[in-house]
Amino acid sequence: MSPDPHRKPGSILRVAVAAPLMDAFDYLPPAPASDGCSATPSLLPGQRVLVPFGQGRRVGILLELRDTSDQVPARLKPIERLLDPRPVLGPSDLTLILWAADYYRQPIGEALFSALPARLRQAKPITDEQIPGVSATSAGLTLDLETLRRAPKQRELLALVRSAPEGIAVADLNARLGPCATTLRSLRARGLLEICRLVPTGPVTHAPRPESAPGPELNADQVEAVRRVAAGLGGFSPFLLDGVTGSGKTEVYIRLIEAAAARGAQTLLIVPEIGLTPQLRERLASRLPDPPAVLHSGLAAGDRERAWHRAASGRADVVLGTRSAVFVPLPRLGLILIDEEHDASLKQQEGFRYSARDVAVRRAQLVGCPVVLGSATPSLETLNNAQTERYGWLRLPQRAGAACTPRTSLLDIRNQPLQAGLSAVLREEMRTEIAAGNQVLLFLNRRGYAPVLTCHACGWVGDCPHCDARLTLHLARRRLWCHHCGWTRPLPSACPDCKGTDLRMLGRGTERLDEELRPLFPGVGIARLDRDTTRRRGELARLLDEVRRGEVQILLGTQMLAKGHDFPGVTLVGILDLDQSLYASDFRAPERTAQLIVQVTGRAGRAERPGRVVLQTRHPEHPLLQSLLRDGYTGFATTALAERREAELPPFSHLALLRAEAPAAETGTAFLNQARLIAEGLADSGVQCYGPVPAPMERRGGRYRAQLLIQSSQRPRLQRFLADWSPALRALTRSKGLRWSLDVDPQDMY
DNA sequence: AGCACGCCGACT
DNA sequence: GTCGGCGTGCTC
Repeated sequence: MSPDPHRKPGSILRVAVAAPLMDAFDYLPPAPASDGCSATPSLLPGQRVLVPFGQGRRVGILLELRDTSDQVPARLKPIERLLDPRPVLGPSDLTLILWAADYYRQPIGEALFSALPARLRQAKPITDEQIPGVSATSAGLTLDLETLRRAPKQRELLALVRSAPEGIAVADLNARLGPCATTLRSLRARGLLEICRLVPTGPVTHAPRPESAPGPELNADQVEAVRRVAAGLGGFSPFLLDGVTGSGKTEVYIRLIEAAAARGAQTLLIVPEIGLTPQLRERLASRLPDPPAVLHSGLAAGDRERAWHRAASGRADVVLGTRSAVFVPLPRLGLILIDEEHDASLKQQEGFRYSARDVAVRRAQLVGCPVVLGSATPSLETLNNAQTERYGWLRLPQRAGAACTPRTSLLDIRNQPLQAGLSAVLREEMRTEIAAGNQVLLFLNRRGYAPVLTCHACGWVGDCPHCDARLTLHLARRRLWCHHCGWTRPLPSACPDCKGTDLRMLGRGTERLDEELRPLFPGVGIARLDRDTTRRRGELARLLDEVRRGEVQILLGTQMLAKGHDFPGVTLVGILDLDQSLYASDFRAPERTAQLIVQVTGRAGRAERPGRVVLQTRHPEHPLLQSLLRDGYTGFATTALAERREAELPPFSHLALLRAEAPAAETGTAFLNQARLIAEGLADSGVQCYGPVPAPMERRGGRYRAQLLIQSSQRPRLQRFLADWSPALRALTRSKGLRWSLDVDPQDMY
């Protein structure tokens, strides 16, 4: 530690390199250019730099300019060069990402680069700020449009291009006119258009698109919700938008986006899984002048990068994305919307484990803007924040339009004769609805044909050799499959142990339900929606379309059905087998189960026809089911929150989970025991340590897993503890095969 | 993450 | 004798 007193202020560059390292590194400014005449470009935090690092060189992000360094001056190297003329991350973006890296105890470089498109990890300049576009040639500019009256698509396209003197992006043409590659090609062949590269400037489209519809009239609750959030624009204000399924939350989002855009602000809209909500994108595109920039991992690298640039340059008014979009730089950010805020997939489960919802709230706080957490089944954390008035509580208790709330009833199936797992009562109700021209939805949260294959002679059971789990039988593929590690084997024709041929399939998954339903409902259209039937691209959309067109009367599937889709023709929902999730060990299991039931229930009776829900169970007296049916989700949540308070569980305490896994069971446990010893050495109390204990499924993918739980009644205390504990854990000598991770605010206790 | 250094097994 | 295995440690 010997800072040079003569060094001029701000000449130490703090740089985070693209490597999984917890600390940033100090560098010197670049050596002056040898020609001596080019002006030194300005160094700004958020710029990418190329730095010598170890043997080679790495891309890094300049974090700050300091006066001094903790390093001896001799060890400091100058950075090689700046990669961008302007910062790729603004000051508030940097603050947010550094906060997240610190809060979740993650390497700083990992966090920073998760906010950037993959290519910016490499030492390439952002050349592709240029986007492909077309402009009119002089022939195209002077042509009388009437000569194209027999080619209306060409005329429309050319008119649009002519209205943009510098040219127009191909992506914008597609967004405004639909796919138009063929039309473009014809116009180019006629010499009326030419390809050009555009440097993006300002929002692309200003005029509303001709077909943009005005949207439905809002009910009083929606009006009030929009009013309260819009009144908060320009400052930090968090809200829970607590709206029953079908209450028109999306319409509220759209009005808020318009209100934000009217003030020149960008809106960030985060959804749990973009693949499940293509309609949302369409709906936004049809209603807003500027189509949303869509960001998610399923996109091709090029599309994703263009969307990122549209967001980061401030051109896009709306950014629609999955959790990683929460870090995208947005220079005009003025509103954040989190849809389905209760959804577990908002929490990243590996690598950089962060909650997009919690990061979003922090981001709103940093930039000073409203954040709206929307759900029909709010997480207990968020509900508690609303009840204690930390968040504004916007309620939409009524379904929009004419739709009314479905009636739910429990059906005790003990001692009931079942066919295809359906009680006589449910079968009869199904027949009635189908005869009336309505649709039926059956929810069975288990895919495959049967969850167990066993030998009736010797008792052999098909277990996964790598996991503590049964192999699921997939009959169509004639294979046994492990749903936990992906291991698979051909379906045996005889028992592997005793060679007996009396193999029996126990239990029922969606594949079997599908097969067994057909003879029970001859001539009735049946569609199955699960991961197996929607694996192929476009297949989900095709099935949903069949349902929408009424070609299907019975729709069956797993929890894919519960997420966001509208099935206006469904008047009866059957929930077949939820009993095992009533007794799961995870303390969040009741919350998850209640959310699932309510979300599935919400699929029924979305249009004018009233809906009914039949929940089959062998535990009709179960308190969760009782409170859910009697008092609805809010009633259930109130009871559940009281239990959490009693048990000192979140949101009344704060958790961190240290997970360890290794090929040998002792390896992980030994590590966790060491970790516990360190924890006890640090313990300034206020922090409790539980474990180590084996994970609920101890062996998975050939590895033994165990965990150590840290609990504290106060978040700052937990944070202070983790700040000391995490570096100490990293300093432990690593034993062979050991993998460990620290999960702050864990969602799952596996 | 990469990459080098370092100390032990079977090979041209 | 050496090539290469991956355990350990470091990167301003």
